[in-house]
Amino acid sequence: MRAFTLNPSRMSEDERIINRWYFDVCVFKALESFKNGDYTIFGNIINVIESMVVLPMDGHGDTVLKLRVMQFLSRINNGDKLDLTFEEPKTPLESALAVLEYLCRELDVPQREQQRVHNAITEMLIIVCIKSGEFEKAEEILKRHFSAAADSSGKKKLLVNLIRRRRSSHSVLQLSSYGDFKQDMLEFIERLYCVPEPFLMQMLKRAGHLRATAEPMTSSREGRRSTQKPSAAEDHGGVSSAMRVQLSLQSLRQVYGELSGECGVSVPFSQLLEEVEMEAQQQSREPPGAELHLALSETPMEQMERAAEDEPPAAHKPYAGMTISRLVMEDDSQLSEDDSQNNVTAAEEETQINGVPPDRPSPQRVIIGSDPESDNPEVQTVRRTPTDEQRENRVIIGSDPESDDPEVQTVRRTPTDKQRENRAIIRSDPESDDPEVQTVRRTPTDKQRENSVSESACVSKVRSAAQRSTRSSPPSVGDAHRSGGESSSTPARHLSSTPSVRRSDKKTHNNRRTIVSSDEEPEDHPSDRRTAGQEPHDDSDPECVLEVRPAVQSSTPARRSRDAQSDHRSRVSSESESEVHSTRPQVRSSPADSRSSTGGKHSAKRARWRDASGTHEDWSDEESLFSAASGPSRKKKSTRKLWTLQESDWLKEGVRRFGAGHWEQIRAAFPFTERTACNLKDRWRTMVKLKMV
DNA sequence: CTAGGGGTAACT
DNA sequence: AGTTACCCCTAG
Repeated sequence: MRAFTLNPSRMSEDERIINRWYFDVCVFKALESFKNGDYTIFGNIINVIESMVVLPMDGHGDTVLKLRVMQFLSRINNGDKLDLTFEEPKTPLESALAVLEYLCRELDVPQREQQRVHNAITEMLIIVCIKSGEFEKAEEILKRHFSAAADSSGKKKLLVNLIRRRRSSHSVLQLSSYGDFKQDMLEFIERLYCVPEPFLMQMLKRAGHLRATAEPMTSSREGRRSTQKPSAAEDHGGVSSAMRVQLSLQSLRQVYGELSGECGVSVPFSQLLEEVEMEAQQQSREPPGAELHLALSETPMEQMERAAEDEPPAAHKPYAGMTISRLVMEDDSQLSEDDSQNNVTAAEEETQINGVPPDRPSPQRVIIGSDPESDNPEVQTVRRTPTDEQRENRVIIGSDPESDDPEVQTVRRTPTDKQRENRAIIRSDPESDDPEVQTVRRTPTDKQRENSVSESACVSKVRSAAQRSTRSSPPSVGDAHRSGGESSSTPARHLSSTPSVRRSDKKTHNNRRTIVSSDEEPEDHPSDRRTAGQEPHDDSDPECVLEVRPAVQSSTPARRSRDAQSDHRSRVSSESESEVHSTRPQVRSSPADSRSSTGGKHSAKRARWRDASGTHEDWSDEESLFSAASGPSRKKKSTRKLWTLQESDWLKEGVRRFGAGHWEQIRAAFPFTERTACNLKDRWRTMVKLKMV
């Protein structure tokens, strides 16, 4: 560590900017991979992105939107795997629907386009289910999402027929591949939102010194820096090395001028120069190693330069050891998805989770220290100087090349892993407690869960390991939010960002097949389709800032505990929606559960949802209905939604951060969904009343 | 936008 | 029937 202290706020700010740069690159790369059909690489990048979510990050730009896009695509990417879940009861595609809703809301997608995509996903989901022999599930989904009025193409009849006859193979199912579906979804995303070229890449281009090698960069301005250290990025291949660049002061100045605004930097170049020189002088007097902390004092210009040098954003932190680029690029160890999940044994659990064969160094393992005290996923902090104990508290985030599953990356360990059911949930949305979905899922799933215990026990074990140490995680890409409710009250749950593995025997065979989709593009709304160039909200700058605050701000375990005790309902809902349970996952006795699973009530509720659907020529479902500011048909009083522990935590954190009364700010700062500022206010009122705060 | 009152579904 | 925890409405 440097002897002299630098402005912490500045450090923090710099860090956030840099993190965002890197984040942007990852998003860009992920999209590129997806586009190229390199789904394994895509998954790996998703892992990286997820790992980055815990980092302090500048919310400038469409950070949240990008996260949403990543969420969406990662769910789509895994949509043919019924045994994975991102949010507890949901299949990946159901999760995708939920994310779609957010996207549509955030981007103001035309209702028709929304419907089209929604239908495509739903249809694919049904097909996936049928092909997997999950006829009950398929039927449920079909009933729920497929309104009679929308069955213009007669698909419903066909699908119903298949379901009735329990036919998991039919020519119609082979019409198009799941891969096509993926690409269709990608196109939708691309029409919706054009991810701009990342700053770092722009800079590379503008500097015009792209290097393919991992040679240490040499700054013409001051060779000193370049020779100071073998950059931490040195062993980075792929993305990182591609970012190596040689800069001249002139080009730097030019680039700075062009891009500083973009990055929220207002410091004049000349001033930066002075600072840099000063910094350089100091560096020259300092022992090696000091450069590891450059970020603490870097000026924006330096940041850029350093970024150009491909120094990882977090290079000055203990987790700088994470070789992101390798993580991203390494796709050599992918197995079939089946293998990934079936082969996991207790002995190799960790290895596999981290995608690191025992005999290999573990370049893919990303270890990010997390603040065990932070129960707010978003307020998680990365420890910079981990002690041994702290290391124990790390979240191990590793790509899981074996599983080709971008989501199988974060593992949590809790003391109760054995009891834990073998699922881990990646939640992308706290709202996923849709009772209907849960109910639907329950039927076909229960058996699966039981069957999958042995297979995924190891996985959950590893997950639980991390869980034990990390109380929560930030909204992750793979899942945007892991629920933070895994308090002691629910020993057996986990909320890793890992999709849970629910595998039944038959699924093992069926799920992996490429699922076919019939024409998921009802060509009937051509007018609604955006042209590729359109970017409705390209420059939107979501107020929702991906902001991860330092640990000091994190809530305490004590608080969590208090929450667990006092907020019974919240806890319950939290469990029901995101976590799980226990040795008997299928048994849900909480009020929320009973509510959601009780036949009569459920039916009534479902009817209500349907009522709200209005008439569409396409399928309808509750999510699309509620999204996009919904049409006139939207019911005014939607189903009452219990507050989850995680949401409550966000709220608490928000109040702590912004103060009570700034509900809108709070709402924007956290990934609340279906919560208005007013809701937050009400909830806060309740919490105060309950002395939860 | 927020605060506060009131309504009410979902529970005991 | 009473309570709770949420949602909605309205005023400022």
